[in-house]
Amino acid sequence: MATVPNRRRTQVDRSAETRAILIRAAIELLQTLGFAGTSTALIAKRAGVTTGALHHHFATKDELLFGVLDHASERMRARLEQEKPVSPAGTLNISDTVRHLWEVYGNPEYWATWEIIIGTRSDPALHPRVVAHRLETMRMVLHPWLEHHTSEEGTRPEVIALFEFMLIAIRGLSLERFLDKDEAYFDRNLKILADLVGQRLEALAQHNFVR
Amino acid sequence: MATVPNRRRTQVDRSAETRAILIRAAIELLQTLGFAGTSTALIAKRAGVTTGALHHHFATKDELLFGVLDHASERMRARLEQEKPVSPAGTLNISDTVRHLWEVYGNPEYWATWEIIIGTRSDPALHPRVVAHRLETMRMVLHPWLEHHTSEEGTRPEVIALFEFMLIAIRGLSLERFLDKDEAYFDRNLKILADLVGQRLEALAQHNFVR
DNA sequence: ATTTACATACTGATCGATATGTATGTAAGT
DNA sequence: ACTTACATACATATCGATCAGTATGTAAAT
Repeated sequence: MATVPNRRRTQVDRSAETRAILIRAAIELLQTLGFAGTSTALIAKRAGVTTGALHHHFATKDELLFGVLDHASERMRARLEQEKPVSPAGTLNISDTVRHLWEVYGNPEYWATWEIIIGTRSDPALHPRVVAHRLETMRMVLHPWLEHHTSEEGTRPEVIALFEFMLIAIRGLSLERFLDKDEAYFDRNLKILADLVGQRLEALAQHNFVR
Repeated sequence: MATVPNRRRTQVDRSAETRAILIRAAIELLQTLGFAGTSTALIAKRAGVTTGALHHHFATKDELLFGVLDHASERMRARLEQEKPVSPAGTLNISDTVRHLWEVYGNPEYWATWEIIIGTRSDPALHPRVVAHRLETMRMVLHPWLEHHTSEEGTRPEVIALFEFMLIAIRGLSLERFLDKDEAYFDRNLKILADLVGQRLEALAQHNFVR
């Protein structure tokens, strides 16, 4: 019989694994049950540990929520970064970009973040910290990506604004998930978004050329 | 001293008033504290009655929530309807339309509806009923308005789709309220939306004319 | 190489607070 | 008189969190 590898885990490994399992369980519950339905008891149960273990790693539920925010932030960064600029230099394929942003920000997993933002807004102590975390993530993750992907166009502020608008629209679209819309509905509206922005980018480029 | 008018209210009046007060209190709490923070005790306290009175008018909390949905639906209908088509016949002022839709759907009061949609999604019995209520409202309130306001353009399905997209974008924008954005931020993105849609409508009209 | 001493990981019971909902009594209207 | 509208008091469940105790890993002492 083969010896079981790593039968004896180090303490840091045990900690890291359990924390990761708890965070994953919290994200899944936030995604499926929402903020109100995500109790510490359910999180612990889904993670396969007890509430005692949960509170050993995260003194308060709030701390666990920030663990979720950190995790989501890192995931977002990784997913955004993995996009290869497949299009020829200077030619921004807006349809692919919309699709990619939809996969990142329209993903149900990402919604856990908004569940926390919205769900904690009644907490005068917690909400400012959540908002600050959000801003920091945008500054460290999204803005660099934005600047990188609009540099070909000259980093015009209008283009940046257009990208931000795309994110807003995509987030609005993701809300429709809660109304059990089918895939065709999402495809149709993503196409509209791509068309609108594409048309606008063309106009901007033309105007820039004429000037 | 002047006699207090209506010192003796009828039963139906008492009922109607208390129900209205309770619904208004629930909407305010859903708007400020969110679904998780809106308890029956708080609703009753804010309404100035006891939980006993609340449960007399609404046997369960769910019933009260549907009362909120009904109220919001009616409010939406009234606000949409009050818009006078100020523009000359055939000329749709897209900027005003965006502004008007923002006032209706971007209104914090309206968010209470989404708070219910999102907050109850964990409830297998309640959520389908909420979704059904939503669809009914859209069918009875929004669609007639949409058809009325796009008839001048020939009720092209593409225009309808564009309007639906506008609502999606506006909803996405309303989420940013939870991140304490300033008014300029909303104005800027509403302008982008209006520009994008306006440009698209022009293109559609032109194409229609050529054809 | 064992043993000893300690740190860390985790269990399970339990706390006070708060959630929704119910039972019963009282005041107001018909 | 009877019904409806509300208040008061309470039942029951679940929330986040604490805590005493146990299991496991780690490092120093022998």
